[in-house]
Amino acid sequence: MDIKSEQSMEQSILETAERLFLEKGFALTSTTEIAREVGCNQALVHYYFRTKDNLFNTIFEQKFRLFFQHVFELGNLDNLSFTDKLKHIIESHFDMLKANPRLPLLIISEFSRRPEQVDVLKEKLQGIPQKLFEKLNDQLNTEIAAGKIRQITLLDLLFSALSVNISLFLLIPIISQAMSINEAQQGFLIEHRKQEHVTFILNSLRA
Amino acid sequence: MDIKSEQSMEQSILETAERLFLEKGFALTSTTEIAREVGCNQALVHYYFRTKDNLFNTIFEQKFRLFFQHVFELGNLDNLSFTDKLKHIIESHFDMLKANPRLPLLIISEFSRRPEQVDVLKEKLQGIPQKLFEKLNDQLNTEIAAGKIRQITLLDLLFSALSVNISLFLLIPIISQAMSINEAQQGFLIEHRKQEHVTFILNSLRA
DNA sequence: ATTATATTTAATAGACCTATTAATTGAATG
DNA sequence: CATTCAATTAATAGGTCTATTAAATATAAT
Repeated sequence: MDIKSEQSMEQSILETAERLFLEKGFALTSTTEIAREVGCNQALVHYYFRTKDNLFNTIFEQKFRLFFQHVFELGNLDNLSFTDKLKHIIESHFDMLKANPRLPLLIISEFSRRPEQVDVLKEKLQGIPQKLFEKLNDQLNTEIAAGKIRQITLLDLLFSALSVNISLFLLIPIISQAMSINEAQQGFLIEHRKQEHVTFILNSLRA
Repeated sequence: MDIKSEQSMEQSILETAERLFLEKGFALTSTTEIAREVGCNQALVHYYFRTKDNLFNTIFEQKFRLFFQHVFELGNLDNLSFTDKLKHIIESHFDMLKANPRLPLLIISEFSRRPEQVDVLKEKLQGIPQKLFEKLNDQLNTEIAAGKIRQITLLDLLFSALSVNISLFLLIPIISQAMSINEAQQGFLIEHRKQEHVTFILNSLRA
């Protein structure tokens, strides 16, 4: 509402909309409110994005990428052991969620509201994970064959790992409120859980 | 909309409202729609519950109980080992979610919308978990002291256990859509994950 | 300076929503 | 049968929301 004169109105609208959609979800955020927070006329929101749906989809697509692709875009950690790679995946996924704590709820709520949206995004995301996934899968199977890791599929493993991460950030608002803990304590809790998640997953893999 | 003549209108409204709130959330469900589905006048919804908030809270409070108390209402499994109790908790929590798959999203969304609501319910739920929790806690510490289970707090353990359960049901709509799996396959996936969750948690506890 | 183009605003149509009020129907009771 | 109370409906006030339209303003280009 202040330094916004620097950037374009379109950009301001986008950023404010993103913040509000993440805070309150699609249904409870109105284009009227977005405009009010930006400090512009409500019609301007529709001038740039025509419909509220358009605006939301623009933001959502990018957020969706962030949410799902992250796991598979782990640079080249080629020389790491499977266990170290897994540790890295869990931690970097955790850090991404820590930086975007409201992301899981937005993704899950939106897909619950419009399941058909999954298909649209499935296409756009195709062809990326395949190779990295297979590589990781081979490495896991080698470890299993060597008796170092218990019998488990990569999908099951990743699902469990990412589940605990996601649930933490979904439940933290409730937990914090219920336990009346302050900002700082919440920070400690989060860091503690990060360690715990790694320990937890790695420990569960032992043959 | 048919056999409803048997039960009272008030009950019909409550049940329909529950279904719609679970399907679409608070914001996207209108008293108009509830009345339409029940087959009564919209004013009747307000006649019995005065406000939409009242109606929602009535339902929500009961659902909240279901969601949180379950863990602590495990009858008397006194003679079971800690591991067996834990297995029972995970499985019975899982079964509750399987019977109420949309519950987690409702709870989490609602607390995100109105954080102050946590306090209201915190009071109402007080005094129940304490004893069972402490008993379980003692048992865990005994196991740890005996070197049978790694160092971990009961809270951390329960949080991890319930996290994977919750995430599964939150993510299943997305997964099913993305992987284009049918009803039956989804059933298999759920049962498979139930086993996996137990294995997973118990395995992660080994010293 | 003028014209074209892009940005922004004011105004409003049209839909829907919550909540209330007053009137109507129905059932039970004296 | 008349009366009373509960259940139900019709009607509507008052609000907000999305989206559009036409007018106003700013920006740039000739």
